[in-house]
Amino acid sequence: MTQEIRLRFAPSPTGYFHVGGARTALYNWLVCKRLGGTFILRIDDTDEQRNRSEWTRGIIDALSWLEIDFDEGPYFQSQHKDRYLEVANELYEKGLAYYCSCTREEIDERARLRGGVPGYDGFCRHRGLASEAGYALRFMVPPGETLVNDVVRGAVAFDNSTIEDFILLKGNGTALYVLANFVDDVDLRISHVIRAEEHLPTTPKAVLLYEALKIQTPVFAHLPVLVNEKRVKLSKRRDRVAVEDFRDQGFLPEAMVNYLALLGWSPGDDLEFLDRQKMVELFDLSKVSKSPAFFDVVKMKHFNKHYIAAMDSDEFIKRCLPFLERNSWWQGSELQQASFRTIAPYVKERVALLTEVVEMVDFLFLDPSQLDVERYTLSDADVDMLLKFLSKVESIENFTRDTLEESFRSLGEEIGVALRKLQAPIRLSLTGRKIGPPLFVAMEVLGKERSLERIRDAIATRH
RNA sequence: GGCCCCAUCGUCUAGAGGCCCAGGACAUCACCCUCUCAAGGUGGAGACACGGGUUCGAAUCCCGUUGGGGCUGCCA
Repeated sequence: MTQEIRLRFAPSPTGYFHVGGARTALYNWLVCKRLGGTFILRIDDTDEQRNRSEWTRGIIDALSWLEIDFDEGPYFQSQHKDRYLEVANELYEKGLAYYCSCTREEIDERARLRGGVPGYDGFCRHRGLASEAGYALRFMVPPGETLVNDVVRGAVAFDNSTIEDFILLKGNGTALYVLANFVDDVDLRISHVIRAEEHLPTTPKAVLLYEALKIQTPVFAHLPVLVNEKRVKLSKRRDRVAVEDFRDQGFLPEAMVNYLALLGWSPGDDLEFLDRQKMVELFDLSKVSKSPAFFDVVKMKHFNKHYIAAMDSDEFIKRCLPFLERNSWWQGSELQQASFRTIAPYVKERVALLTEVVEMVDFLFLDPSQLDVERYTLSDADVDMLLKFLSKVESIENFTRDTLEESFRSLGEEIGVALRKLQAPIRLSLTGRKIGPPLFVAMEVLGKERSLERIRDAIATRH
């Protein structure tokens, strides 16, 4: 019988969804698609104190935005409590687990007396305690060695004497993570467990459970953690790495997915830009890197810029709308949309983030008085040039980018000034900014009347 | 402290004993192109942590050291 391929992404909703989780989800998804398996979302919400439903919502939204779709779920661990109890009881009945009455304080105190080595000492192992309120159920770790076969790290051996008799059931009768995870992975027939490296130390505990109940272990793979600039594991509290924030900043999901795929994995052949299909085709868990990777927003921005520039204009316009709509000056009228449509192709290749679009086009929609004019003083020469430009352009019937450029070039020749020098004061008068889309396109979209008026205003109000 | 993992340019990585006095990408610097910006082009600087082995030959294998990281919770 061939083994069914079933993978799960099992986040715990204890905070906003961050890029590390997204990377783990993506790798699971890629392996799953590559192997033609079933992808499952499971919400590991056994810790009721710290879980909040809005976090679950956030995880699902972010996954959907990244187009990491699942075939089954979401399942919730909080709904499987009975099963955990059932398995815990089975372990107890078989003599593989025992009840323990020790408090944290007692354990620490004994550890201190022993010489400071922390951890549980097996105090209740042979006391034959029965189930009672407040008593925890502990797994009786057998002597020997436990091997974790990890696809990215190879065989990792743990001496069982270094694994304490871990808790299965808390004193309040609910399951702890190791048990809950094990039971669900078995019940959901999970074939591959792919998660971050921080889970590696608890994996032998899971393996012990599989062995105790004589169940075939899944394939394990532990991904290197994502770190910040200090090379410390990304933290929800310290680091601003919420997937949602990146979306709000104008990152494209395809750029983010592409970047994330390459954080810890390389397809070789100097390949960098990969679409989904290519990723699925080339992804190979055994080629995943073993060392921590720095999450570099600067590089992700580069990917984003590439994807924005490569998009066709209609798609670009569509994706910009939510960002334009954040501004009070955007009403989405026919005229506004037409203006934006004309300038969009030029904006598209100039921004790294969708949020940057706003400052590139706002001059088209803002009243001149609202333009946030950057500090710049027009010199006498500037004014002189502006006047000459005005007189040249006033007579233009056909006010287009081509005729404007022609006038501009001939003016440059006449007064012997480089075009780069000439454009600066004009741009500033029209847009209030020193940089922006090509000047003549901007003027064409702005129209003759508004363009000339803004230049005249600039001259009149110079200081 | 204990257990475990890791170690190539600032960053992400290619490299599975000779193809490597180490390749690509981001960032950075210079120049070219150019109506600004961006893009593009050309070029520069920039790494195999260290020490021992193994081998005719090591970034690649082994051991050690150092450094970094993860875990060490009745969190996940």
